[in-house]
Amino acid sequence: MYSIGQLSKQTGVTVRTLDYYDEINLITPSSKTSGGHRLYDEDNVMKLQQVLALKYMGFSLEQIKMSLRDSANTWQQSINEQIEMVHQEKERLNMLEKALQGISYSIEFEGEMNWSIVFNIIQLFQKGPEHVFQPHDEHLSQEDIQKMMQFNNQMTEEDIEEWMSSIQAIQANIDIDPASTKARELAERWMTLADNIFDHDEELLGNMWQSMEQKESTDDKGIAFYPMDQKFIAFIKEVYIAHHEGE
Amino acid sequence: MYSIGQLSKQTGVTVRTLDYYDEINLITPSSKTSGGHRLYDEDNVMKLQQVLALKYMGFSLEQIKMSLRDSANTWQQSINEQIEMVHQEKERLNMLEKALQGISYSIEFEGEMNWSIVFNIIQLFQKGPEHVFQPHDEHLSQEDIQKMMQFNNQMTEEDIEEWMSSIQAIQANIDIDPASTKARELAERWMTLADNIFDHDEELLGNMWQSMEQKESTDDKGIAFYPMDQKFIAFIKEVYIAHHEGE
DNA sequence: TATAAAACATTACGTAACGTGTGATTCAAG
DNA sequence: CTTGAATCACACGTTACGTAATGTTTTATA
Repeated sequence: MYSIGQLSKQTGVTVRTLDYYDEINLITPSSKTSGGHRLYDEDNVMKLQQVLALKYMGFSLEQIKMSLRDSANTWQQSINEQIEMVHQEKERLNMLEKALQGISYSIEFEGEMNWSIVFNIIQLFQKGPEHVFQPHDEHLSQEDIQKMMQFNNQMTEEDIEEWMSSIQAIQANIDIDPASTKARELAERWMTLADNIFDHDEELLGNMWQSMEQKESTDDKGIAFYPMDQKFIAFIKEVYIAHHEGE
Repeated sequence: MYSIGQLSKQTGVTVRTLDYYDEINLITPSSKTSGGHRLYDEDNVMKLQQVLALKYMGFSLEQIKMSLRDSANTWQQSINEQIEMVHQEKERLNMLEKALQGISYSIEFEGEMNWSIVFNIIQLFQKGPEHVFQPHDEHLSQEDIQKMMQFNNQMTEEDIEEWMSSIQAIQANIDIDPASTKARELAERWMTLADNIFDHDEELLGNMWQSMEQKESTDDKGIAFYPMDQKFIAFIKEVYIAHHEGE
């Protein structure tokens, strides 16, 4: 028989927690002293371990109480439901992490918090790209957007970093002569990356490019393809023209 | 100027939430009617959007309040800290998911919740294998355990399922003649899998096997290598001997 | 303009899982 | 039997609101 303090020391659980578990009838001490002090036996200790295990698994105390009361409880199902929940939460965190990464990069580029970009990134990861791109875009089919999503999800953090780095390099040199060698190198690096990211799907790339060109001229700020703005696209085009004509 | 209800409809935020944000001085309406009704202007709307964005990113309202008050706030750092937190939480969930998977499999095998196994699995994923294996094991070096951890982490869910399935098949036939063809097939499947999982590291496999043999004879229930118990190991050994002698 | 209906303000209690006290009581040791 | 430590019950605080309950203001209709 242990006092509440001894049990606390033995298991690392605070006295207050044990107090609380008694209060909600989760773990009630098997007996008490004449003065009202709680006494826990081995069964109580076992049950506490079980509670701690289930708590670690992510169950609420209410669920734990019911599960342990029901001897006919179907653990298999409960556990599998928990796995599903964990899976979903992991998905959410993956989205969130990507959104935060994007926001971090955007701050790096702009030097400050650009809220309209932040809103856009969050929308992108909250509702998926279809809501951001879809409205009235005749160049991108549902299928194209599906593909984009897939490729986008497959991008590793390194891919994103390289992609952003390439764009940043161009933004830093946006005013150099499009006919120069450096301009060609920058544009080529960007195009190669785009080609790799979209797995050499020329059709999809073509559709995206057309969509981008149009978006830039009509849309508010063309943020959907952040951080490539109108100037950026114009630059790429000029480089292409300059070096195409030069040959 | 919007009333609280109009703002609520426009943004999807409940009136009660706006009420609360006013209460904690997070978003205070720019003016009020003579009767005391709140009136929000465009700046308020903007700030609300910012609050919602930051909330999505996982900041507390208290943090948001301070960040938005401080004009000299360093967003870059805050965001990166948040990324780090998300990363850690993801790690935790990965561990948890694996533990839950293990527990789910264990229920499948045993037909019921075996608590000592559950405790063991949780310990394994909470503190890492070194705490479960290390105590007085002269067969496994620190290095071996490092390797085991690495291989263990590399296992996909499919790997685990196949591994478990192989073990289950043996458990179901634990009493058949070790010299039979079926016994050889079962043992061979298991050995091939083990070989693949540990990337043909014969030395590590040998050390593990020795450790297992000894553990089974001394330890409480040989749970560390669950779900392979003493009988299981004996079976594999007998099959090996039977077919080695037979050749 | 009178009145009904809708919107709004304010107050307050509830949530989950305890942390952090407080004063009163009980236990173990001398 | 007297300390001092352990333990008791009680109660408030935490987050970000949901959910009433009740009274007041605004708006729409007659």
